[in-house]
Amino acid sequence: MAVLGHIVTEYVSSVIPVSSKTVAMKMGGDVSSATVRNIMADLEEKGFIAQPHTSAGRIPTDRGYRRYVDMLRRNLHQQKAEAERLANEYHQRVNTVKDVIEKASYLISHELHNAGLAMLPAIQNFYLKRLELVKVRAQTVMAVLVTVTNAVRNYIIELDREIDQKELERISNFLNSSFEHRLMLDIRQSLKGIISGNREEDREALSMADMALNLVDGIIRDGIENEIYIDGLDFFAEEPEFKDLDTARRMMQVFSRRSELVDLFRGELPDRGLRVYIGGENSSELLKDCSLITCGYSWEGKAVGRIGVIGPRRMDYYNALRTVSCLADIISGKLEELS
Amino acid sequence: MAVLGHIVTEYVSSVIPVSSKTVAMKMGGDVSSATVRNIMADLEEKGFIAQPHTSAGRIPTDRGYRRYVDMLRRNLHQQKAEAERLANEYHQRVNTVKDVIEKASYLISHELHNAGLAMLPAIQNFYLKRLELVKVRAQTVMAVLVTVTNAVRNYIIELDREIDQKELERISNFLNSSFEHRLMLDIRQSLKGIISGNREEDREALSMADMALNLVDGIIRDGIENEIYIDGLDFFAEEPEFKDLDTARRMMQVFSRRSELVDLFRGELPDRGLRVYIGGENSSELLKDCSLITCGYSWEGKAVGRIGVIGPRRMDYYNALRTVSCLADIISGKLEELS
DNA sequence: TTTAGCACTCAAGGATATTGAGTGCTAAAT
DNA sequence: ATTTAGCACTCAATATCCTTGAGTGCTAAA
Repeated sequence: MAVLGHIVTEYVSSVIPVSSKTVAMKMGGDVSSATVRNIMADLEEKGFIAQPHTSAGRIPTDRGYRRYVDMLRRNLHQQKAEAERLANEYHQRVNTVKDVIEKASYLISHELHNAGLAMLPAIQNFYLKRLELVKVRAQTVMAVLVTVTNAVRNYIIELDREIDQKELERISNFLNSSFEHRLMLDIRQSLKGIISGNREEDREALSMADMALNLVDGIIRDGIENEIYIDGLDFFAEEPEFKDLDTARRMMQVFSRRSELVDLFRGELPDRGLRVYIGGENSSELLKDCSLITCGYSWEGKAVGRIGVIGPRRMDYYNALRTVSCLADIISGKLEELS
Repeated sequence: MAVLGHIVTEYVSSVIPVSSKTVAMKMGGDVSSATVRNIMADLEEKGFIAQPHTSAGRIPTDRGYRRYVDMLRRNLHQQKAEAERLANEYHQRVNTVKDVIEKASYLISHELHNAGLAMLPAIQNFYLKRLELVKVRAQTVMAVLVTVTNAVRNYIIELDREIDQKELERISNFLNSSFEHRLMLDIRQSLKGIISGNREEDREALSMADMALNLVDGIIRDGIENEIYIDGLDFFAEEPEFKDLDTARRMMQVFSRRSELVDLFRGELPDRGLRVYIGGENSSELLKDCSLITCGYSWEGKAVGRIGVIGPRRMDYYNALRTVSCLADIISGKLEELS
């Protein structure tokens, strides 16, 4: 399997199909190119590498990269020096959660020379300190939410019926008194419990809980927009695969549709782990020439958001895995500090 | 000058250098290609058109486009049908200033098949309703600002000395009582007036005004980030000039550096007029292959923000000018409605 | 002043030849 | 049973040359 490793690393750095001779050289000269050719034929049969054309060297397939990454992860350990260097980047002004996350996307992209992504902690994972509800129009409510860490965010919610300010005040009083210091997600669950547990005995309370649930859902819905930071798009322009017009077009589309990127992250939200998607393994057709590496970060012990990197399939996985996972740890630490 | 017009429109739609024969055809057959050639030689000498190579047709230069656009603007009048169609797009849910502006960038890009830009009203132009100041750390203050139109925004301000919550409350009381319903920009001016007019007679008031000015400046500074919406990047990928790698690279960089785009708009903020920058006329080197068309919109009678479109130099200026200026009017109207 | 006519230019596209990196297979060596 | 040297074979990439035709500039006649 050492051969596969050499093929991957060599191809990643040189971007030309690698020949049996090159591999033999890299192995230290104790095997001949003919031997390597035999091994290569074997690897090709198993689907780990492929030839662009008959008289060319080999390039790794998705499966090949996958095997390589799996091998890599087994002996991937943080390097202290590296971790410290990254952590140091944070010693300048980072005062808000937004700062921490925005900087993360910047660091990822500049460390790895690819597109860096970082999502804000999902609203469901905030602890409620105080909620104000203001009617701004017949069926429209503005919610101002203060979290226990004093982050303030406001949301616009569309309702399906008119509501008056009095009613809104009753609801916000109810929510503030019943659910202070509770997780938004828990609040939502509790409200659902109240609604399903209530057997018409108290119509007043039922109606209130119902509307409260509507509002909480609205907040969560509105919160999912614009919660992702992207940096380093321009690195793509430097990559040789950008020469292929079709690929270039697809790349532009990927980054033009933020909502799809957000979905990508949301799908695996409750997870803290490091994930790798190589080429065709990605759920989106647009990403079939890319690899995506993501890792969750935590806050108050819970996985609340994710960061990651998108690059060409031909990517320095070793550095990418290390940097992303390491940065996720750093972010988690920073967020605790901010609390 | 009709010849120049034909060269521009033809080149814009076909993307191939236009020949004397083609122009003669477009003129209705009442001139021969040889005559056109003479005129062309003239136009070339004056720098309005150029030849890619000896045996090719002509393409417009920056100066040529400029002349064309100037001619165009003289007889550019809104078409009612067009204006109504655009206005109708707004009949769906637009409840916040943010919605209006975000939708504008979307509409521009989809109408013109190029990148649409729209900036939020600049914070300096907000009317203050209420301001809360909260200390979040030794030298860090969070400001929650409510405008007379009930938009809520919050800002993080770094100070150069420590401050306590008591002092912050005195300042916010002072600002709220003295400057309710005043423009942020005016407030800033007034504070400056107080500071310079005060001759040591009241050190207490001076110190307070000084800190208040710091805070207001901080709000304005923090507010300039993330105030621009961009849509339709992917249209670029379809343009033929994207085939040129260097151009493609530059495009990616343009859109990767939001801050530069923001600067572009901020530079001409107090202006309500329609502006056109063609190729090299742009201040940024990166935009030398692009044209930028912007127009300011107003709120409470003041120019508070701008929208615009970025496309290849070879752009449908007629439609672009009409759509952008028309949309600026519509936005201005919508904002009044929201007040 | 306009136009027909003609020689001239040059990018683009096609056809053909050359090159060389890399392979697969076979037969000898270990 | 592996490993390796040797050799014929393949094919993308590059270079070279040729052809074509769109378009021009200039001149001389209308």
